[in-house]
Amino acid sequence: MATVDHSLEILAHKLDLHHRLSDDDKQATLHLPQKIRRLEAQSYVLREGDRPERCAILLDGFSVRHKLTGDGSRQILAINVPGDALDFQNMFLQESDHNVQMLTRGVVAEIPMQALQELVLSHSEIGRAILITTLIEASIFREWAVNIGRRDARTRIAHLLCEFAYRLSAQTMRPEELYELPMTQEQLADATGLTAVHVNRVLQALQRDGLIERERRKIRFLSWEGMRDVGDFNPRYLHARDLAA
Amino acid sequence: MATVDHSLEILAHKLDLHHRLSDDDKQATLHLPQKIRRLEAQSYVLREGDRPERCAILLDGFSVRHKLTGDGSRQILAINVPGDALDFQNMFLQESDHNVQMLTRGVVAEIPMQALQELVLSHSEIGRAILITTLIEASIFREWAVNIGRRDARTRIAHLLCEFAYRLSAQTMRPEELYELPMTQEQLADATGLTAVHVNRVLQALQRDGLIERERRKIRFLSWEGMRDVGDFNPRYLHARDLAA
DNA sequence: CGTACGTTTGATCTTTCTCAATAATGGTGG
DNA sequence: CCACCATTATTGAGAAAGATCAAACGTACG
Repeated sequence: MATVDHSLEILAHKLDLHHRLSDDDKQATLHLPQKIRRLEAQSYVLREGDRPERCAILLDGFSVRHKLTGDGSRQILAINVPGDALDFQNMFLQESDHNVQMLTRGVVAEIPMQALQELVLSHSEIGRAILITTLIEASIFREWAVNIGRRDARTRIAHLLCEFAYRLSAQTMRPEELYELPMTQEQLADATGLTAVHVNRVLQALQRDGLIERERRKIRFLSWEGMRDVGDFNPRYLHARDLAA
Repeated sequence: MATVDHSLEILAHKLDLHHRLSDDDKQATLHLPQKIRRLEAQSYVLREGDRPERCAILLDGFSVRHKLTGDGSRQILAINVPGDALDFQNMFLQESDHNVQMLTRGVVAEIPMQALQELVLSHSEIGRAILITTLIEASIFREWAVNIGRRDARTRIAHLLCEFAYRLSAQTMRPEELYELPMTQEQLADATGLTAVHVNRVLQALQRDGLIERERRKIRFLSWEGMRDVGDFNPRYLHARDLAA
């Protein structure tokens, strides 16, 4: 008799947060066929133009979604944390329109797209949960566009740091005051539409102003309220209240 | 006996494009209870923080999705064209995270959220079509973030003009060479993260370079390939190939 | 221990913004 | 139909945020 592998627990948990699932739904999720894969930092999970046959669930580590422009510059569009599905989209769309790349080394569970499609067909509540996940992701894309388009460098960086602090503590509902940013300053620049040099100067300014402390990539918020104000951060767009707590 | 109102035809058609619907699905869509409402230019369809009880379908005219920052500046996130559902999102999420505002005067059909929810529950293929619509919208948000974050002003404007030309002709698959832009230069600025003054200068430059002609808000492309290249425009992100043609 | 990568610093340059004034346009009431 | 008013478009001059270039400095890790 097959042993149940609990590596997909984190996915079932996340879906359950977005839309309450029955025990049957959860069991079906846990029993999806999967292959565990270890990935190096910088490796690609998915490339623009791909037509993937498997969907990766991020179990450990961090990845980003990004796109490249014609002249080769990069815009990071989202940061994925453990539990995120990296490619629900291609269950329904043919060609991937962006890249997914590991920020750190990490582990993913790869699920055959077809098995996932069958799961959604036979368990409508799971389809619902996926739709809600997708809607929240879209909301985050919108907030990022606002951040990049209409905020100055200082506000942009502070906003990103706030979002990260907030999302890392989805469970506790209290933003982390100390965390390790899994990105270089260059990646931070690609996420905010700035240059690495300018990101560096802004980080130093935030530190000089007593808002944060830094040690390597560790960020400590000295004042959550201060950072929230500087970053014009209102967590409504994360729709945490819509989670089935 | 009730007469069937065909104003929702455009919605059924769009959903059908995204995921082939059965006749029953289409009929059910057309029979949704609805109230036709005429809206003035600039009027709000939905505000951030609202918990709407009806979902508006845009039947005629143009609207935008936008958000305001703490210091009052505005980022336009998407342009809606007739047939677009302006608020599928709030079928599943409580609070709206952005505004929807009319660009021109127009007409919407308002459908009670609950009727829509029941439709989705009883017609799973419609739920699928809505999910696909949502995924394509999310892809467009991503491309906009790239546009705003990593392209210079000239490229940004050209890209937006290309997208508009392309989307206006979703049927023909050949971008319109002449169309009326339903936005002021200030709105164009809010969509591209620029200022109105700079948008004006860029438009003049595109005209001087023989790429476009303008007369009021009419835009004529003198060279589609030229504009496509200047605007770094690759329509993959619109996922037109995923449409059930 | 050296090497590659990431961070920091300084100087200079460019794009885009800001502010302000003028011109054109369209919609509205008379 | 016309004159008026509000909105939008255009122009110019000057300022500023952020980019670019180049070099030096740290530090993790093989």
